[in-house]
Amino acid sequence: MDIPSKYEPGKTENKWYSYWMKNGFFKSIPDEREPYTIVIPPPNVTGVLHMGHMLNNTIQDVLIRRARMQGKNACWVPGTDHASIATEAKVVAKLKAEGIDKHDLTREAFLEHAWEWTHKHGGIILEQLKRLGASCDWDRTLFTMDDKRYESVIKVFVDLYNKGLIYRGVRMVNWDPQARTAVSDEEVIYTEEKSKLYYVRYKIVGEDGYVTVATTRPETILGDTAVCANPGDERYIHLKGKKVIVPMVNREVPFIFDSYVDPDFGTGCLKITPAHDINDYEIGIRHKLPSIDVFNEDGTMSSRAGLFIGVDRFKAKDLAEKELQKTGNLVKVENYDNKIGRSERTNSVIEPRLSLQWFVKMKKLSQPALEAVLNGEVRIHPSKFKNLYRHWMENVHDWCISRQLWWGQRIPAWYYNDNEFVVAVNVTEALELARQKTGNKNLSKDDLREDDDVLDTWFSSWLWPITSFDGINNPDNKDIKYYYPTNDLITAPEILFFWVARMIIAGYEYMGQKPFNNVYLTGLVRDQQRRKMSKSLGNSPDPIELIEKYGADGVRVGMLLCSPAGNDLLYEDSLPEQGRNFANKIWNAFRLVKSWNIDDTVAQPESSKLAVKWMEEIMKKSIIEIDSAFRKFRISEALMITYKLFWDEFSAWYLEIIKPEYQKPIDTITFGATVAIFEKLLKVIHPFMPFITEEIWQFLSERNDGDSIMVAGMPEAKKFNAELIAGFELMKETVGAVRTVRKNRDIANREKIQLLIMADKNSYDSELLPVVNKLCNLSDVIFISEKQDNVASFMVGITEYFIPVAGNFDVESEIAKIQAEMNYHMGFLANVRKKLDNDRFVMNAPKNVLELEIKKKNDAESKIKTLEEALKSLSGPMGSKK
RNA sequence: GGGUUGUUAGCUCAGUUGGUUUAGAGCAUUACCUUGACAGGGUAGGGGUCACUGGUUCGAUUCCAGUACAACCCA
Repeated sequence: MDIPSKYEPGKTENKWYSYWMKNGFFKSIPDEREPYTIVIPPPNVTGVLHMGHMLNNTIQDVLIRRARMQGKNACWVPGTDHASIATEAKVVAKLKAEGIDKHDLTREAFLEHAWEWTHKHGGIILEQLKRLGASCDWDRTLFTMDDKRYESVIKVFVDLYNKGLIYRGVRMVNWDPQARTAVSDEEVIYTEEKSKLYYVRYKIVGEDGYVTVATTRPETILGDTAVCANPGDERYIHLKGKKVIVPMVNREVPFIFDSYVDPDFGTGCLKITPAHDINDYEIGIRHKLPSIDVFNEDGTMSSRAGLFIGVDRFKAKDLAEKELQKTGNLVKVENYDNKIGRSERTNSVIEPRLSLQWFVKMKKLSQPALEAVLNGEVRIHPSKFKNLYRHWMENVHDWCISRQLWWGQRIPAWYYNDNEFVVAVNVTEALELARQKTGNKNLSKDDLREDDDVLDTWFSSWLWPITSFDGINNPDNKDIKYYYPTNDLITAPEILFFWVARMIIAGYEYMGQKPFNNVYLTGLVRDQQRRKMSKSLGNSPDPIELIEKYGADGVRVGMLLCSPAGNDLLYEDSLPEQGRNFANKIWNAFRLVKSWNIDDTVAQPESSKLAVKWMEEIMKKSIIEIDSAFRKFRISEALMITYKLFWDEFSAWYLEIIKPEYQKPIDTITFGATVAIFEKLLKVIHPFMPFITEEIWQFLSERNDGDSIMVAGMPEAKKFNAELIAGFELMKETVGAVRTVRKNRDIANREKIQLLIMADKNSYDSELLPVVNKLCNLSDVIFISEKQDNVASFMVGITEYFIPVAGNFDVESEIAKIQAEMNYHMGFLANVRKKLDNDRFVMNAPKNVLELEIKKKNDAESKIKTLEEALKSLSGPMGSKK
């Protein structure tokens, strides 16, 4: 045999992936079969594969391959999203490196650069998924910004607007002055940074005194419209109704009271700048204060500041400090650590800013989506996330959907003057509407100004299960009717709200039903220090290198084995290594089977016959367990059952039993049965390890071109014979005990030994003795009724076994062994007796529990009795004879 | 600060409505094995007061309360 002893994944993976593609096995078109559909969580179009994608897509591929083998019409739709902020930031950075400032370009020119970038980098990630073995229907590949998806998003915006569910409003947003855009809360990273706390005095109007205020941002003093203290703070109570003068700008503002102020912080006195702090903003609303925005959108001081106009905000802080010092209003400066928010994309300090944004009203819209999860119509796995979902949905905020960017779907609003606008799918319809609204028939396209902002990327992806089948533009098409609702969604818990919840909302709003039946939330991939894997930390391995090192199958197994649903996965190299080792185990089982010569004149040994029968039963049992694990989305458990079925039951037990003696042939019946069993096992393993199973399946039997394990039927669950399996377990125990005796007594495996069974031959179940015989290399089996001399003993169940060990007998160790075993049973018995001696237990416990306890007691007592006798005989005259 | 979820072997996790032979798995670990599929392997072991303190119960890893610690979400 010239099959290498180590499996080499590099030699098979590309070959089989091309074969599958060539034969169109990934393709799906609607037919009469039951559909099984997954839409991919679209990765960032210009991103590269990271460990999170590996885990996530492995799970999707496992589910889709399994469904396909179960005879369903499996459709996995791939695609990418345009990731407006991330992509725009990358394009801006690239242009900057070339000496081009985004703001010097027209919108059209910038978008050309963005598309160029997208075409150059887009799709790399999808190519990488192929290396993993992903069986997506590539002909369906989508992009959230392609024509159909763009059109759908615009239509939905217009529709929601017309339903009164979209409005424009003033909000405090996280402003990134470098990117000149609002960013969402989740794109702001807060870290502890060193800063300073400035104590500034404000003159009290009509008095000689001052009040002192502590602030970290003296440059925003220019926008102050009040000074505030806690209403219960007696130090300031006398200032009720007074006014104070804002330093530098000498503006008179009221002194107000609000319970928001913490009397213990700083001086207990707070300056209020409604335009630049969320809390101040809310206080401003409560006290009807004006708000003065002192910054421009690039972070420089605006003309409204009155001072330092055009100066950058950080420079302005220094200038303000000097100015305050000069005028004697700076009391002191302290070092101070506080949390500073920085933009995830540009790392510049986030500026809270009032701004006009577009919002979706969420309360009513989200109602059906909340109910769907609560009543189990949409199931979340693991269910612990259900509470979290409910909590979020019950406190849902309106969704800010506008972004001050160019890369994305442009908001379809046209202004015919500063604040009045119409919303329509295109400019022609907008013009029509504007003419109606104004009554001005002479209005032309040139009089309309299109909104500059684009929509949040999630506003495209929340429609993903619908737009994947073009269900917005073309609601009655064959695909959407067949594939929607999809079956399962696999994603990370961190986007449960931003994406999953919103998809459910959109599903009910636009399709009148849920987008998927199940949501499976994977864990986060972390390193051994529990840090999230990230590019900036450099703690993430390169997935493609891993595939090259361990094989795609090995990496897939590695990712799955240690990722129970919702739990984080602590990555280390030993995981794919374990997967690779498993592949090697399968490979070598194949080598063994392939190496046998078949001889039809050889009769099937009794032990092989028993092994085949047992293997078939244990497979049925495992398949039932695997099915059940999949139903509960316990995918790592399903894999573990499969792993043990192959490694322990098939390799360690079955193959060892049927293995012919060295260089002897195997009988036809056993060989045929073994190939059938092997093929069945390969099918069960295939969804987890597509490549190696295909490779072996192709060579195990004669195949035709176009045959493939990936479209072969998955073995179905059938009732199994539990008694037979239990009998085998007892047999395994016996074999194990014999092996222990061999090891302890230093008896070589080649040396044949006798097995003595203390039992009546007629009542002893000897069906499996041929198997024991084969595995233990016995010379003969003898039933006895009396204990023998110079024997090692062990018990299986309540039967006692002996092995003559003349010459190797060691009384002391035998005594110690029996003594240890006795201690265990005594302890156990004491426990059981405690229960049975308790009258209330006997009176209250259910009958079956009571019976079980009595049986435990009897078994333990009889074992102890046997052990006592053994001990007696050893320490008596016979034992000392040695 | 508010909320959610955890805490079981060295590590990662199971433990199915409280009783199933005084707690299971994988990995790691120990001893032995240069065997004829596989050392990326085989055989046999060791390892846990189920975070802590109370309570309910005949009986608690399992139910309840509190404490400690951790993670995540929201502000």
